[in-house]
Amino acid sequence: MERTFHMLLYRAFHAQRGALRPALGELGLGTGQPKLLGYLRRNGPCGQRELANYFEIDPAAVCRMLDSLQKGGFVTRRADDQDKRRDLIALTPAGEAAYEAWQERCRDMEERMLSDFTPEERERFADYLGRAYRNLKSERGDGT
Amino acid sequence: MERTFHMLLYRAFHAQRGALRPALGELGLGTGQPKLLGYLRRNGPCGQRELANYFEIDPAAVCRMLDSLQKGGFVTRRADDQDKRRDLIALTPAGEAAYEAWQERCRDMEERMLSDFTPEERERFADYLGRAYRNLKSERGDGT
DNA sequence: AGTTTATAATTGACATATCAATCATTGATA
DNA sequence: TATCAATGATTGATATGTCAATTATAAACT
Repeated sequence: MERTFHMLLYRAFHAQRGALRPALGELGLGTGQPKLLGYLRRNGPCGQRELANYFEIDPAAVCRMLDSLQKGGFVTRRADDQDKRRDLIALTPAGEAAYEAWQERCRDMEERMLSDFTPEERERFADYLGRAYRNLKSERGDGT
Repeated sequence: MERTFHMLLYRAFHAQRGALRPALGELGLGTGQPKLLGYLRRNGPCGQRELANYFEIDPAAVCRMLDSLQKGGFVTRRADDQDKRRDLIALTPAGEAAYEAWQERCRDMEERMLSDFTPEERERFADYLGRAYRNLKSERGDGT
């Protein structure tokens, strides 16, 4: 087996995604959708561009995930009066409930993933992941 | 920002994938293809099922990635005489060269990602990622 | 031997992610 | 004001990954 960080990170991420897949199926959500619900939950209604910028993904992906979320009744899209190009995306009660349930499933998964980690190790792991992210993110200039 | 391990892992993985994208473009490889080349490099020719099992991905994905790799001249597919269902996948010299170049780019990326990590922190980070992976993997029975 | 079961590869369909291009609207400039 | 550039959303194309179904061959069993 390969011991590069690239593969270690891939395998951990891949296993996590697999562990959460049953939850997604039960909730009727796609892989990338919960994070959008979470952002809306924490920050209130916003435009699609804001979601794309925050998560550093393509606006096209956001658009399609919202199509799906809207069809499932988890969010609403309405035009912004100030700027008719913008859609204001808002959570529905069903969207809130789905996100709460999702968080519960995430906590369960995390507990299994970190079952043999001490509190200090958990702290350090979170720190390392955050630093790894920031080190790579800053490559793109950070002030782009 | 959310501080769940789920999001921390997602963001680190996502940033890593973004950092390696230019290398993929230059080498003419897709995101998931280098790991297949790596396995073939380390283990010699094998069937598609073996790749799918090892990386825990769907045989359909392997099949399509190999279509692409074959078209690019990175691997060859020939029928196995012992078992006519099987294709034996083998690296071409171009495939080997592409993988070497890929590894070089991965090392560069890792160095940036871990630039402010001490050797001890790198050790621990690798350990944590491996344990997180194994803890989730074992959910599926491990002896399935 | 002949039927059944299992396995290897493939194809179709859908979600996510990326890139490129388009459309409508807004803002800035001449 | 009229034009041009910038922005928000969308659609099309392609790659990865998942699930379901199909085809061909192999292995097991009666």
